[in-house]
Amino acid sequence: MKLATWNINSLGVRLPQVLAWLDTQAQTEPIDVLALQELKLTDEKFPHSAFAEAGYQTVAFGQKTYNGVALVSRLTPTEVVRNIPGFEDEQSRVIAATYGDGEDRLRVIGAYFPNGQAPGSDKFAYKMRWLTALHAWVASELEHHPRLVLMGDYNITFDDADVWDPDGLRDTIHCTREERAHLQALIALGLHDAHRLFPQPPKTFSWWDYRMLGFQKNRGMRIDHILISEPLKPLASACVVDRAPRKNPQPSDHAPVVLTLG
DNA sequence: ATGGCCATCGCGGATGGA
Repeated sequence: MKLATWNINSLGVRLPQVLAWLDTQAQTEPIDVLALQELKLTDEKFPHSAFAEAGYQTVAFGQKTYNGVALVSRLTPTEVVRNIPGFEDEQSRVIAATYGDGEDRLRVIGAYFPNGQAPGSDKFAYKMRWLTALHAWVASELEHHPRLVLMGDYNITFDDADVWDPDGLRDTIHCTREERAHLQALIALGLHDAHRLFPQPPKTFSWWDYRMLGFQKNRGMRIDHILISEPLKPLASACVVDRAPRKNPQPSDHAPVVLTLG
């Protein structure tokens, strides 16, 4: 079983790349659930039929111009939740679904964490409120769904190893103590960073700035994560960043992260 | 060289991303 997350920075622009990538993956083992972020389109414009023709079901939670998340899957999604229950939010950032049933069912939460702009800004304060609400909700989700995956664009690095220039970027957005404390609070719920369960090449990142030849110089950050609950940990067999789509013409600035279970 | 890109909306240039 393969799960993946990818911020595609406009599905309107990148739909052909997403379909091509799913095809490429299927040549070895198909992706079972793909979480997408930054759709940048409304639900009326979501290309359900294009995914259906490729053999995937979809649930989407979009909005005009900004944000927007979706889950693309081979199995039928149930118990679909959009955004964090009880947390008033005009921005579409979270979609959750259950796949399978009984004890083997898998709960998947796809999320586009707020950027936060800069410490001290209003957007940073929103990011902190959002993270607090997410933590409480994920805690309750874990009570009902022992097999849980929380994946998406977190817009937070775990530590210096996730940053191309940790000294130059110290305490800047994605790298502050406050953001990292929230990320560790999620880990403290009993989740594991799938990436760190395996040996990884040094300077493995998931996002590179479009400017400054960021990708070519590997000036990036690891801000896209797949967190898995305790019962899933023994099933995890690989977690990789697939840099290939970042080399496409007109690429997203993010690369997909892929987790293999079993 | 302390800025360089890209998408959206909409038709110039602001806003947001990270």
